[in-house]
Amino acid sequence: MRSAEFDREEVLRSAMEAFLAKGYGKTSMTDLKHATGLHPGSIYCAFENKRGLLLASLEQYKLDRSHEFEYFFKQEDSVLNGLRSYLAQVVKECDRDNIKDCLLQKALSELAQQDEEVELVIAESLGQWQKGIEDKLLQAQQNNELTTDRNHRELAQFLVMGIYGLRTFSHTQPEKGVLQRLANELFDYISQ
Amino acid sequence: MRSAEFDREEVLRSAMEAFLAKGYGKTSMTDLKHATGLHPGSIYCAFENKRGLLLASLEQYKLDRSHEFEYFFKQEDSVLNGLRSYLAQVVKECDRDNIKDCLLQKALSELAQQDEEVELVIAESLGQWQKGIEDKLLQAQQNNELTTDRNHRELAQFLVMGIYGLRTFSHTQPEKGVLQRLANELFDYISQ
DNA sequence: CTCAATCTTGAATGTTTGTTCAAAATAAAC
DNA sequence: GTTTATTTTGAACAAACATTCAAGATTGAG
Repeated sequence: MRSAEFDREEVLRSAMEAFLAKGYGKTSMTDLKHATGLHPGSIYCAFENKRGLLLASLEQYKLDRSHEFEYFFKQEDSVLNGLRSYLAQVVKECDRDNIKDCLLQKALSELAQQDEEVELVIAESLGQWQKGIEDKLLQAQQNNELTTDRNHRELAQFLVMGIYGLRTFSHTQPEKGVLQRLANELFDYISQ
Repeated sequence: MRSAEFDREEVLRSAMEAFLAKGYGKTSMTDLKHATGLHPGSIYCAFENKRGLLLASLEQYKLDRSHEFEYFFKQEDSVLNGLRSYLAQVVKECDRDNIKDCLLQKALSELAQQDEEVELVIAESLGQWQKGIEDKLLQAQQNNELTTDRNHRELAQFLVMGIYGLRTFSHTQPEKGVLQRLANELFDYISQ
């Protein structure tokens, strides 16, 4: 018997970074070897192949971001404040020099129409994220934090669309002031 | 002397389709040969290399979409109606089975941080598009079609963000009803 | 300490890639 | 019709790619 030497989550987070930096297709096994510290054979032993490593990375990414998401709401005294600080975090990510992207969104853009299974897995994860926002908005309505009677599901869809758009927008116009204002507009639209 | 046998715009539109279907990286020269009907040598003679073909395709795409954009406003009796039918067109594109994407947005997602020059060219084109929307909104304000006193530039930024987001959203939730409602919400937000 | 099971290593493999180039084909000029 | 300039053709090339695998290293059990 012998146990694996590497830490799975660490490896997956390194792989995420590599995929985010170059995209799935342009990230070579050599890149992944350098990023993770694992030799090709080990990667194939642990994740089947490059695509398997992507799938595992996407799953880990979803988990990480989901925990982070919940954390914003635990930190704040109201749902709306949680949402506000979550949006501030998105703006902060968009303001980075190198990697502005969300791995799910980037991989979806690259692999939609290329790999149906990956596309489905990503759509599922993004759907869960949307559901998370939906739940928060429902909760806010029940707390009377939201005066609007608009459907919380439709509000969540609009917000999700806005965040997708904000991430893309940041590639063409990265000034933080503009991004923050757009995020504020989104927040105001939701919270009425 | 001898003139080229192929029609440049036709070739570029075929190349666009290929790049849209597979993304730049995954579109091989063989794919491009089949799509355009040009042999590798001819492509290299006319466009320098694969990247040159992409740049030329992006330029042609910008021109085509820009003309299309203006057409919507010439067809309608008011700026706001022009905007409405333009948004309907975006929804229609998002509703397609195969290719939902805007080439500029897709290529930007793939090549940001990979090819600075291409990134710049794309950002420039998208900036011109945004400026076009900005001008329409200013015009609408001058026509008293818009009662809001909100800055037309900021409104344009919000709308552009929304359209980026709508295109991404359509990959995860392609039901036309939802997309149309989101587009309507965007329109209402702009037109007050 | 020994053995067996498993993981790690990295060179080798067969594809596929973008690109080149010399020969063939073609169109215009005279 | 001949010439000349240019394009078209597609085979050939080296580089890069994901993947495999057999040998070596390491771990834990008995």
